[in-house]
Amino acid sequence: MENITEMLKGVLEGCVLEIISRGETYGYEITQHLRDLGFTDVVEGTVYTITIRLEKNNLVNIEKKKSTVGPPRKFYTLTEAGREQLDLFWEKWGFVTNKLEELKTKEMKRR
Amino acid sequence: MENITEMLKGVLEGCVLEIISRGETYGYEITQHLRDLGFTDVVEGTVYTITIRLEKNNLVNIEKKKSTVGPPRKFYTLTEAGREQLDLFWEKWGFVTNKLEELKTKEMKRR
DNA sequence: ACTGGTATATAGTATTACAGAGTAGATGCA
DNA sequence: TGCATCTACTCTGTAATACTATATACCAGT
Repeated sequence: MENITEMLKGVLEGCVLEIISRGETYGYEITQHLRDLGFTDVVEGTVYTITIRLEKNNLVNIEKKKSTVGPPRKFYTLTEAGREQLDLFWEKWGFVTNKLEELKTKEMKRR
Repeated sequence: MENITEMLKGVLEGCVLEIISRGETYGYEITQHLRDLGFTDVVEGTVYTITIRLEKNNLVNIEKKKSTVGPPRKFYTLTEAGREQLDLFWEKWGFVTNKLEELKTKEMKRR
């Protein structure tokens, strides 16, 4: 899908939180997951800025581990605040999708 | 709903297109519609920047009409390109919502 | 030594919604 | 007349975010 960049704003961070919540993972792997999901144009730099942001906001714990196939990986897990943020994300997402569905299907109130 | 600003990026423009597609309307009224929909924090300035953008991209036609209750209104209707853009918007939106739903509900492929 | 895959890091840019304020027309009321 | 109150468009600046492009580094196989 082309040019969904703007639509991903405020969404990608939630996706990353969700992916981390499924189990300890690291930046490069998160990127792969997102690409597998269908967001094929997401690049490592984007995910990196997101993980840095999560880190700054204390939404993730970090553990550095060696890899046998490359440089060391920074593994992330959610903090309690991260889990709350994730819940909040899905709540907001539900709200927005409801409203959009409503807009798409319902008659418009004429004023 | 609080702080959904970022999530609205790339979405609001589509909403405005959809609203215009339902019939000739103007900036102030579009703002009211969005607020009625539930996006209560949307302000006129935001809608203004969107309509200006639509105008620049030739997605809307403009007709100025006098009002009996205030200054003249700028009425918008979709151009052919605008209608195409709207279709594209819903297509993108469908794609993103599908992917998010998938992420939310499905098991994660472990690599 | 070279190449390719893995992996983190960073500077700069474009897009977009929002905050906040201004301008202006019409109406109603004191 | 003067003032407040809607209505309605306009404008400037700012913050947040994803992307581009690049750099750095580690390891394995040839």
